[in-house]
Amino acid sequence: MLVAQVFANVKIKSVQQTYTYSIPEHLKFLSAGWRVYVPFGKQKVDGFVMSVEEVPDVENFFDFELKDIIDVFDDEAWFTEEMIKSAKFISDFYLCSMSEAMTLFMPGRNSRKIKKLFERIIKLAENFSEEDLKKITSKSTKISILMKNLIERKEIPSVEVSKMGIYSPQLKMLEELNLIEIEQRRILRDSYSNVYSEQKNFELTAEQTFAIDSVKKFLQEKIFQGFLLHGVTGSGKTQVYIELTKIVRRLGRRAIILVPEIALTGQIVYNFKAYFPDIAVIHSRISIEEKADIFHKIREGKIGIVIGARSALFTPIENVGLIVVDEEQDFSYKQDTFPRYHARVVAEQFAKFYNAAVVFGSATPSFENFHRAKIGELIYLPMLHRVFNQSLPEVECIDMRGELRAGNKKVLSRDLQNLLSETLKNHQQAILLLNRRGYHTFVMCRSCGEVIKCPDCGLSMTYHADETLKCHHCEIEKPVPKTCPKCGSKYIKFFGTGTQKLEQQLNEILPGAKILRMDRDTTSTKFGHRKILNAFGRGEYDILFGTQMVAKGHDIQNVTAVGILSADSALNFADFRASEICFNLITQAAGRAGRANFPGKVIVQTYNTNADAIIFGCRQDYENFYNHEIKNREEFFFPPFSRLVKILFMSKNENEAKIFAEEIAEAFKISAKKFSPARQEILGPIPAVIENLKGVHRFVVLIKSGDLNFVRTFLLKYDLHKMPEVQIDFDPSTTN
DNA sequence: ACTAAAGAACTC
DNA sequence: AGTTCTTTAGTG
Repeated sequence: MLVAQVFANVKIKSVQQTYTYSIPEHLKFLSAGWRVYVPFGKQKVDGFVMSVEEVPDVENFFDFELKDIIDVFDDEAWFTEEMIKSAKFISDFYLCSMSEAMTLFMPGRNSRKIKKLFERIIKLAENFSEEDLKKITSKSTKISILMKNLIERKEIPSVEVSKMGIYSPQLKMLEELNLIEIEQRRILRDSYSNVYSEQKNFELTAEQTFAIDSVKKFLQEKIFQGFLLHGVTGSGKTQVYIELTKIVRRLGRRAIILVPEIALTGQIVYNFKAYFPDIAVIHSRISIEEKADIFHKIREGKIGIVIGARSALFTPIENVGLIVVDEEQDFSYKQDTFPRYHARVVAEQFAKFYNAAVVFGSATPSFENFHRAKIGELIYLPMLHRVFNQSLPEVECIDMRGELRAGNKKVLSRDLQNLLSETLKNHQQAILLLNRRGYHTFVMCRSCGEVIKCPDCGLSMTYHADETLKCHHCEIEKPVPKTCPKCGSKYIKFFGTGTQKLEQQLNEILPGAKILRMDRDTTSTKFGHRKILNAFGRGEYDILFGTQMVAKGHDIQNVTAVGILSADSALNFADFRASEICFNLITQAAGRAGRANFPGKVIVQTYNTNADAIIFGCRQDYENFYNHEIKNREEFFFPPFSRLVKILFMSKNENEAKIFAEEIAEAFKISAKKFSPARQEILGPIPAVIENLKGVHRFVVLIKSGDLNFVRTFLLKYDLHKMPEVQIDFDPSTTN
């Protein structure tokens, strides 16, 4: 008798083992990797076949009653061996169930049947009789036209044919006469099929050539190696990726190119299309149906390059020789819902499986990878000069306290106002970055100091120009209260400037300037982001302003001025990475200026002129910033000297969550002291930033570990990974 | 001794 | 998660 080991795809942390099902006669073809439909308790769920085996057909061979697999979802095994192996790694590393890990490799969360799209193609029959043709064309001019067309083009989509006024009955008749054949052909959707670009003529810089040659050796020998491509903005990293991809393709292998956010795929796809025809784009805004089509193409081996956000790692692609992680320092590579994987970690592991090269590219490398490059774990590829000998922009730091003293209460300093007028006068463009959307960033009662907070998560709410309060965390909307909910006073005041208020001020300061706002509120449509950047790129606007998305994913030649209005907002977060984030933001935004023939000018506004991140950021001096900041990391045993594991304990009962967290922390301390040769530290429990989410109390414990395997063993021993009230986060992007 | 409620175990 | 089996608490 044939039975299958199946993972039930249920979101239940405590169900982690496979279940045995009997395979009915009509599903005898099943093998590992198929998606199936199985009875599970009283419910019917989907599941993944892990293996198929023959067992003796005797009664009570199993000490439970077998159930039949009900049906299959696809017409082939969904998971390849590589996909299963990769999922196993994610499950082991992040302590999630196999079905959770495998779900990452599906176009949607459930294995529902996905509609395939077909078109009817009218084809000229091969050996039709001329006599019949004459007979029929003499009767109808419409058919005569169709047949003439067909003889010329061999095949025509039926949509076109119906436009000629010819429909099914006539077509059937023609088919019966053996003049035409009607074929159903699968349409493989591709939203990026209409992207065209051309190759540009230029010479590679010495730094680019060095980088390419260094990786080339490893590509040719097909051995795993990690690289850190440290390329300042404008140094031509993308061209390096393209050259490496060319090499990999020539070797008959494939490439995966990762970008941190969906919005950045456009630029890369555009650049790659000039060189490669067989590109697939994967990210979460691609429809499930299109994704299924893309997977189909990948399975057929028709795709050589997969480009996309982190989910582009989870396709059936085989024989990968190169994985590029562009802007590797970006925290968007960390998935913030379960399973909380880090695409940087997963990409590297996959590269190991494939014996591929993994190239981490960045202008401001993550401290983790820069450290690894220093100790030789990654090969360091510096590209510290811009192409065409462009100079880096000049950066000026403005003390906003001085502006206040001088009576300027505007968001824009006088110097920045002057720079903007100057830029506009020269018919050049400017970019302004203000890292807060909305109109006012918080609303407070003047009487008692109460700040209006989100009823669900307790974070302060933002006032928007449409006169509503919005929570930027859970997207809840509510009207502005007329009186303070705490003391009843009428003195409710608005504070802080967001992008909407900036818009108003820009209109006042620079009347007539064409300004364009870009933040989550203006880019919610599918290609909203691209549309805005394109319009700005075409010169239809003078100033582009908005949240950090204005600093990414474009290279607009006419931009000569950049203003960073909220340089220190990142510093206010109580996180060990605050300084690093602030530095990266300045460098990234500054890098948008002066990419063509004109030198750029950048103004950084701050209330913290003495902060290291601001000082080094304004000098655009990564190396020294790193050398300075790394001492703190070492002293406090933070990454790159440790790996972090954040554990969140939740309970409706405040004490319960806290006490359990305390018990676990205590047990960890004892266990680490006894059994771990590597350094292990544990902080907390402390209340989480969102202390209370919809009535559930939340406490956080942070482990700083010299050996993650020890932590994993500990967590497994206490079954913490199976508890629904506990969330474990490896390599978290924030510590609270 | 019985029943209802709470907790633990199980899902092939 | 949803259901069922097991243990415990409550009652007269």
